[in-house]
Amino acid sequence: MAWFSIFVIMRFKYSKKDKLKSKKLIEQLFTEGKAVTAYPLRLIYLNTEHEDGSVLKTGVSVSKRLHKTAVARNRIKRLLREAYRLNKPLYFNNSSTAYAFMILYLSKDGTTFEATDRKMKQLFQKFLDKIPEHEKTST
RNA sequence: CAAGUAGAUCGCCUUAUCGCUUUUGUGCUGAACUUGUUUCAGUAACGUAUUAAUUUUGAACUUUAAGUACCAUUAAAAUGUACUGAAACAAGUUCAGCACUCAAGAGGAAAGUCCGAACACCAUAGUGCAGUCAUAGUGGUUAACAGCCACCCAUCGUAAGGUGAGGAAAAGUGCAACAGAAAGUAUGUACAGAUAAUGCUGUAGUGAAACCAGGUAAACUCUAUGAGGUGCAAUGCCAUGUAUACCAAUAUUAUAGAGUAGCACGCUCUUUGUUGGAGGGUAGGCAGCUAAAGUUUACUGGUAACAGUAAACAUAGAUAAAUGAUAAGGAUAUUGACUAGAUUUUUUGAGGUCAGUAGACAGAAUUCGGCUUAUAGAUCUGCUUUACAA
Repeated sequence: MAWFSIFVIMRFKYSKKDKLKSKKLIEQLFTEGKAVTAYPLRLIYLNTEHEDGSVLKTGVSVSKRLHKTAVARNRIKRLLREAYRLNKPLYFNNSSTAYAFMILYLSKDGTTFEATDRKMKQLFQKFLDKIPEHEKTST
């Protein structure tokens, strides 16, 4: 029942506001951002401020070189988004520091939801370990 | 029944939980605007009732005694009127956020970007010559096409059908395996004939073809017809801001250079600094943006492509790019095992149960009509050949 009550409080949303859309910011992210890797995932992050007041803005990317067809790319991106959506409240629920994220998929092979989910958790744990203590306000 | 051939259709389904994009409506919160009411303050060369004073006459009525009602000037002037500002309240509109809610949400090829259009913007000063690209039987169809349909011809196939790179070889240039002396600025060998003589004439042999010949145009070429360019990242608007293309003034430099798709002629333009004016592009937002040569059905005309008429239907609009994830179940195909042993007949093995496996190619991006390519599997129809039966 405790497990259930957690779910009542948390909001597993990933709407337009939380997506990384600005071309400028993405460019800045790739040039100035730092990276954390949990193969086949890589998180590029940048401490920044968002105009609309949201805390996290996240994008997802798969290289066209590694996955040629649009269907394969879409499939992986959807899985990444889904994994991000479900894991975000577990790690960043109380965070107040604003970040821009970009999650890359590095492998040439396909994947499943289960594997992606597991890797996403590793990735976030790594990220939380890495960032300085004073910035960390989440539990 | 088997093999084949042509065409058409479909290309997983259901439920639950958590989400995404766009919409419908409701509620709440916030902001802006409009209207009304109330209160307060201010302004006014607005000014009423009323009060006080002055003038007591100009004008009107009844009457000739006066009266009635009004008016003039000055001062005060509550309330009021108009405008302005502020606050509160109410209503409405718009926008934003949040919550709930209604509805919808990838394809037959959405793909390749290969043709043809719609739509948008740019260019429009040419003429001659040369050149580039596309198309190519005949007729029809269409908004248009290199598409489609019909027919003719050629060719492949036993056939149903398939394919066509189907204009011109008497304008010119080139090319040609094998065989052959030789495939063209050639004339060998043998025999016969003619002649002053010969490389003259005929026959034989090779080959598809042996001389004023023929093949080849998926060789150049010629003929006929057509072709301005760039694509929704077009284009328009919004807010912000300034490089410098632009304009004006002023000082200064050159007759050469640049553009006009290749050349010639022709045409157009002109360097740098300062001051002033005006004002891009990118990124962001909004529009363009989905009702269109629409889809389905029926009938009519036409061999057909297609056209016409009538009825019904409302059907994605994202932008680092929504249409998903997870779980359970079902259907389908297939493999194995077990079962069943069905039937006019088959080298017999329909059907049932359990377990495993499989589901392809592929993701809208301004919109249509085509073509091309990829595609597991399923269904239906026409026809051909062979065999069997009647």
